[in-house]
Amino acid sequence: MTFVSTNSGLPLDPIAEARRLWAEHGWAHAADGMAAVTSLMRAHQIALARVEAVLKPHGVTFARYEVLMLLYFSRKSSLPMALIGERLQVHPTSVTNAVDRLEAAGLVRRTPHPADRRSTIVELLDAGRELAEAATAELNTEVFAAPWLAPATVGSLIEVITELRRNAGDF
Amino acid sequence: MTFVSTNSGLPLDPIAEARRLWAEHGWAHAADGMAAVTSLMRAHQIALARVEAVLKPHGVTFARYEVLMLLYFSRKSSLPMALIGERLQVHPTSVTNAVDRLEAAGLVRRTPHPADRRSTIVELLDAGRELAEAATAELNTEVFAAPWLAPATVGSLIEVITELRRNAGDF
DNA sequence: GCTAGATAGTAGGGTGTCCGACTATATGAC
DNA sequence: GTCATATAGTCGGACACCCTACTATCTAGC
Repeated sequence: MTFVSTNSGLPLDPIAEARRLWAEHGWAHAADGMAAVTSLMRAHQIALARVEAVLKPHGVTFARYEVLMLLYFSRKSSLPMALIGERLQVHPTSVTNAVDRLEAAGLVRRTPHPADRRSTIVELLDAGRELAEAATAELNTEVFAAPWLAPATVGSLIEVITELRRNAGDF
Repeated sequence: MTFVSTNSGLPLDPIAEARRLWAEHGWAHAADGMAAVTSLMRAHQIALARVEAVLKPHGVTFARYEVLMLLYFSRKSSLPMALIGERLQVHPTSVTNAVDRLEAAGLVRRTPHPADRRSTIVELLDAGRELAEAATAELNTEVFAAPWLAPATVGSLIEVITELRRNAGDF
């Protein structure tokens, strides 16, 4: 919802403009909500692009990096597919997709579950562990250590979204 | 980056857990940044799912709805493809894709630009205008008027992300 | 004028997400 | 014990996004 209607050459904030138009059309009660949702969409786009740019040379995407880190932090460097999907809050098919590619790249390995033959265990391989560490080091210095916000503001963002997630029934 | 390592049955916040693990691994300086980025990813996922659910019965996705609203607010209910991509901050091919589907659904129409033969004007049709109004009405009441946050918090979220976007060179 | 470079739009390819459907396996009710 | 139900994972399809490459057209410098 980022649109501007003026023709001035000034660099307006498209979201603030959309918010103004919303109010003008009699939707003032929903203008802030629209602006908040649109802001989230754009912030996500910005953050993801930044992260993906750092990960690209390592040969993984953010989705696959998340799987690697989940395994990296797990006790035995291995987890069932279902648990991965649950933790990362994505659809089972998304896990299948990510693990397919990680396995093809030699970063993880599928293993049958010893007790439950329906289940598949994903195991982090050495190459995957090394990639996870290298990618994290670069991600930390290039993105996470210096977001686009002052330290206090970062905390504020985390707090607000934590409230949002809680109210949405996320945890 | 939403992963939990404990085995307690308590419903922990996965992002808070990831943040703790980050700090434990000597990455304390980047823990907040990681949590902020991960929070944005998840908030985006939640908000988008909510919006798409409302739009689905109207037969459009959020991406196409944004195009419709952009045209809806434009002076002559029509804009060049390039301008749409610029305002919505998406790649030109994404605009082609969205307009293809909107045109197939009879909601917009492509028209040659009178002066610049490279350019294509997208024009909002009556059906598109009606759909935009109906979808917006429902979106306003179902999502935007009642986000998952208290009114003051919504304002706070918008402010923080505005700062983020400005620092990222977004406007 | 005419050519080199910029701009508009599209096609093809890759990736991620979801949904619905399907197979295989496990579990619980009777 | 046996059968209905639930769960784990995968496949195919739809949609969004981006990138690279390509054509068509415009614009500016000489």
